[in-house]
Amino acid sequence: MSTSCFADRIGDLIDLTPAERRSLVRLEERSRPLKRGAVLVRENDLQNELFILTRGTAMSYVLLDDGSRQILRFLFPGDMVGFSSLVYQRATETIAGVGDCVVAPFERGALTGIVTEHPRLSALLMATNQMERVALTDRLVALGRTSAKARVAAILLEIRDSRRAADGAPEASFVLGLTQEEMGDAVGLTAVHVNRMLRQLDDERLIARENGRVTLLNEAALARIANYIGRFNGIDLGWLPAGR
Amino acid sequence: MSTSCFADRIGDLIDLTPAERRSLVRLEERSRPLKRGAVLVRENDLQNELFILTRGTAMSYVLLDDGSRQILRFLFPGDMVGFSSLVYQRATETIAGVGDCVVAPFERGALTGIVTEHPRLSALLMATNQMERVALTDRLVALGRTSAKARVAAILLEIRDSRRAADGAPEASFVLGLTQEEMGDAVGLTAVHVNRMLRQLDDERLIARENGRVTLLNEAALARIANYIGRFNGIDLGWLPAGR
DNA sequence: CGGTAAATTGACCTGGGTCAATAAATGTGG
DNA sequence: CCACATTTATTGACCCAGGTCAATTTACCG
Repeated sequence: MSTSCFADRIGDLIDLTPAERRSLVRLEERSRPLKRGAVLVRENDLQNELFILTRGTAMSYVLLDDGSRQILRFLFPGDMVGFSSLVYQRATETIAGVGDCVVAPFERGALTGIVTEHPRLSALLMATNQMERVALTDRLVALGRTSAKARVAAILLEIRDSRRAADGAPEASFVLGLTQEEMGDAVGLTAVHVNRMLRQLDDERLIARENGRVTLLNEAALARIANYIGRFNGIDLGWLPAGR
Repeated sequence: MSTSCFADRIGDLIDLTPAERRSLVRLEERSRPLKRGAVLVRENDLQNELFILTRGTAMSYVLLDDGSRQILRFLFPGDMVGFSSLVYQRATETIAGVGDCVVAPFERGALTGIVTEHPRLSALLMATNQMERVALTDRLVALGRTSAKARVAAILLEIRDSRRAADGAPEASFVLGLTQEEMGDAVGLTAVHVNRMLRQLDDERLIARENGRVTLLNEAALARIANYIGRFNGIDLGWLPAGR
């Protein structure tokens, strides 16, 4: 079966040529399972493999000397993983499964071919890099300058967005798929305090919870609290060269 | 005069071909002054220009509704600025001068040519994007999981690194060029608390201060406190295609 | 059905924020 | 070069958001 999760992801933004699509499909030829909690890449390991996550949710994180963990990002199907090995010999972050996942590994060298033969794809890779960078800066702002309540609201909206249905419509009700400890490690809080903030949002009827499923009862209010900025609108890839 | 600050920056990593160098020089043909405090790009403005900072120090930041500011990064000569406009119509962050600066503006479309004609340069752009991304994640870790003292130590080391002499040797003594408020806005603290942490580092003889000049008296201890990771070593661009 | 991971909650503590006053540095016009 | 105005730096007093610790409870799993 010749599919590409990455292509599916960016399919909304651009019409790929058959040759481009073939190149992308080739990146996902191989596949490797990654169990919940299992580590795919360990920080500081030598590494020249990249991955595309094809199924499940994963995360990247850093561990500090005192044992605390900062989760850098959550990874969803179609996400590129381990791109820092384009620059650094050793992994800058650990990659692990949040739930059971499947990843498609490929060699760094595979990008050489793509960059050489498909200028538009390299432009597209730059574009997706920028989207990731902006997601990181959004979180940096949250950690640096917003309250615990805002950060918890923000991560709920972030997870909600990652669960957009195939038709692109976000669902107000979804399975979190994260423990409260993971949420805390992502937004710089303790699990205990995440729990208190969830309770508060619950008490205020902004969300409802039942067994790991969350329903956003008042998205407008949550968005306001969270300083939420939808990054789905206003995308413009007008500078891309023609596809080959 | 045909120079490229960007080329100078990456010159250590790679030998550019004459054609590659010409393409990069062309990006910096124009130049525009940017005074201390002046805004080059305002968040949310329509924007399809990119820049390379050629002189001085600038910064990018986001303002929140309550008036607080999160500085996302400091920019130094050779840094690319405003790349999020490769994806978003409206600027995702404000760019302003920290001191007096000079920037070289160029059109988004200029990248189309580079990507098409110089695969190795597009690969190099991806690589520099990754370096910036890693710098962002390092700061994310600092904000999410380290103490005020650690963050202040970290920003001192960051500024120190940005001041590396032409020969690549970092100097222990340098001019900060930032107010304590700017430092705080970068690492998620108030100016008051930045001051207290500087005093503490001073009292512990880890640094010395005189009129905006800082001397790192014990870099090893500072690095330990700051959870510092030097990102200058271990760089490997072995996957890059041949230059044209 | 026992056993472990995850969620909850209360009691208490502290790192960093807030507010306010002062001093030092820097800049400006004349 | 001076007098004044504006930032910036510094410090103290006090407060609170979020951390820590510990005890239960609930959910999940073979």
